[in-house]
Amino acid sequence: MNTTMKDVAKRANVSLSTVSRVINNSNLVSKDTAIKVRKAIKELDYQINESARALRTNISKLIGVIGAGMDNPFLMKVLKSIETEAIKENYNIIYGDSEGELEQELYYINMFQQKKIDGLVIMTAKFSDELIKAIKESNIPTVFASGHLKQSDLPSVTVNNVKAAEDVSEYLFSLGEYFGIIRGPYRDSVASEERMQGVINKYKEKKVKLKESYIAEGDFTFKSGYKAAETLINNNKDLSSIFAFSDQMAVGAIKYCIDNNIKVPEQMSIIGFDDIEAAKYANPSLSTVYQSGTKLGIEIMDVLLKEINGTQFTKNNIFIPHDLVIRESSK
Amino acid sequence: MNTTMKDVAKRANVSLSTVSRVINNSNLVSKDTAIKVRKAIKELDYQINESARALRTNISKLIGVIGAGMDNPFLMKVLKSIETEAIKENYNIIYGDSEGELEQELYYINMFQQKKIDGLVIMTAKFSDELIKAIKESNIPTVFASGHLKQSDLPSVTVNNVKAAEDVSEYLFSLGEYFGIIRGPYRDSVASEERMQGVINKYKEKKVKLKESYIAEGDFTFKSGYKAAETLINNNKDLSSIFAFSDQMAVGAIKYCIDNNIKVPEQMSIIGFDDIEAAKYANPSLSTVYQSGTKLGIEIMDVLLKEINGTQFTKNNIFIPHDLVIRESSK
DNA sequence: TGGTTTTCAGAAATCGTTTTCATTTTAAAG
DNA sequence: CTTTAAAATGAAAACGATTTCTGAAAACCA
Repeated sequence: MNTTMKDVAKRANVSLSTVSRVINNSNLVSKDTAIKVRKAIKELDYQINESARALRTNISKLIGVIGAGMDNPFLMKVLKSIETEAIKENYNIIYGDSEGELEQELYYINMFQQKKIDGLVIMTAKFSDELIKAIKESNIPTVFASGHLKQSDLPSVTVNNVKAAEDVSEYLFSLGEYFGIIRGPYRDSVASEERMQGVINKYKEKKVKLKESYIAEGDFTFKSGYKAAETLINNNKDLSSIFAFSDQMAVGAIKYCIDNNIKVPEQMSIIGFDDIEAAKYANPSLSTVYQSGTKLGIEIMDVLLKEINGTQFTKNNIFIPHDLVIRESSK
Repeated sequence: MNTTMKDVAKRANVSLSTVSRVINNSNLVSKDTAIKVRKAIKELDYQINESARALRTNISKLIGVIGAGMDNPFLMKVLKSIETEAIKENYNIIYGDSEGELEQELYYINMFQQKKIDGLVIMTAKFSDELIKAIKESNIPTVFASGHLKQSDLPSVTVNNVKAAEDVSEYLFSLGEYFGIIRGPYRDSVASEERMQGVINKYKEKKVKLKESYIAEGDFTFKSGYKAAETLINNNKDLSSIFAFSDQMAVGAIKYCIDNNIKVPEQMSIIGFDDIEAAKYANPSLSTVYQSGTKLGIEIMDVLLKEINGTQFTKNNIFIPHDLVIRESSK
């Protein structure tokens, strides 16, 4: 049998209400009784029952995160940062990996709703209409990470994917060559779509034709990067650099080159995205777009908490900074 | 205002109890009324309130996981597997990253207790006495991953660290050389301790003196692997291979070698532990000890669910298989 | 001093379920 | 048809907190 507030009340010779007030730091309780109560709490090693509290207050102190890909180190960094911020405000994180499946996403939203989560973070790649609809109907304060929403008024926090891709493109053009692209899943990944837009913008600006064959599809994994590089290189003999939309894919691409005696960066420059820890330790070390997962997490939680607390916030879409970092994999 | 069971009851013209029975698939309800009730549930889009249910039943359908290191891809794989298994039984995962700090661990245990979690998985490196004590006092069914507990009767699931390290040692000795070790934090990591034991066993068996200077300390990160390799190589001119207790440290070690014109594997063989995805795509690709994070997660949940359901289980310590996989980083 | 305000404490209702217990309805048996 | 057993339902009490409402005590003021 767990000790309850009732036990504490008895021990401290006060009423239930008073104990509750002490716990919630109400100022309607005198110093002396507060001390008495706190003493009783200590002595009995009382722990609040969050289920009961949640039932009564409709506040669960739970924040749901739906993501796709625990195998993505960058996302994990963001998740960790979210968790760190959450814990400061006494929230716990409840994480569900949807693997990018809509069905799973809806399932999680449903479960989370039943668990009465106070807020939701969406870190999946694609924002389908059904997903958005379910989120809106759920009425749970939500923040999107990994892409901006044109069609809706739900807030989002991400790197400026378009601009970042433009920066990379500009750099690659400055190397004097066309470049191939390893993008994310077709029409599915918002971030990928945005980055693609950046590439297209630059190709247009430079008045260079972006051939279909310059674009290969990956799914952000090592393996897909390896394969995509193979496709790109086989189909385009003129290619001398590749822009992969994730570091993992970039590392996969490097591996393909090395396996096939293509020197990086001498014969092929390769650029990634995210600047995960492993990028520094790759051989050759990876040029990439740095973005701070920590910062992203902090901003996400900032927006989310404001939503939860009903505070007004001005901008729906927040960008975090990025930076092109050149290492050994690009000449 | 959320729709409650009361609303459903009214709509279906039955009592509250009956609705509850239908939801919980009790067999004390007739087919016809069950259908009526289910219809009402659909029409009203009723969602159960888990806080209320948790309060009444003392079952939260929440499983807590305390881990150290979201930056460890292997742990993430395990976590993902745990999550996958948990969701099958309608549990959600609530994750806390303790960063290896006892204080944080205790804090999480406390929070989790208040949230009434049904089970706990410990994936931190060190099992301090305070930690064990807190867990036992909490009375929450618990499983340890990442190391076995000699001093307690709490169940654990891991790879056979001792045996795996012996296998690696045997292999490295077969290359005909002494080898250096990049271990985990001193006296803090159970897994590291166990692996160290395996190394010591083999050194003894081979009647070779294991010099202090052959051992360097890391913390499972790339950077620490890089630094440890530097220390080892500078202090021991005779070393021609290194056994790192994690793939990330091994990759860091490789990077150090390459940065310093030491050819891997020609001049230095390097072996890791875990076989994370990145190991395949490293340059040179990494020889390592394979263990299945997925399998580990499955076993963990199996044991945990048995504990939760009060089912008897025979063995306290469960080993999952491992396999030495030789790639390019060892000659 | 007496009246008024302020401060503090308690009683009881409430949140939305599950479950026990009592009761009604239906089915089976004679 | 009764009688009895079995099946289906409902009423009401819990679970453990928060909060409103009310009252008592203390403090303030003239």
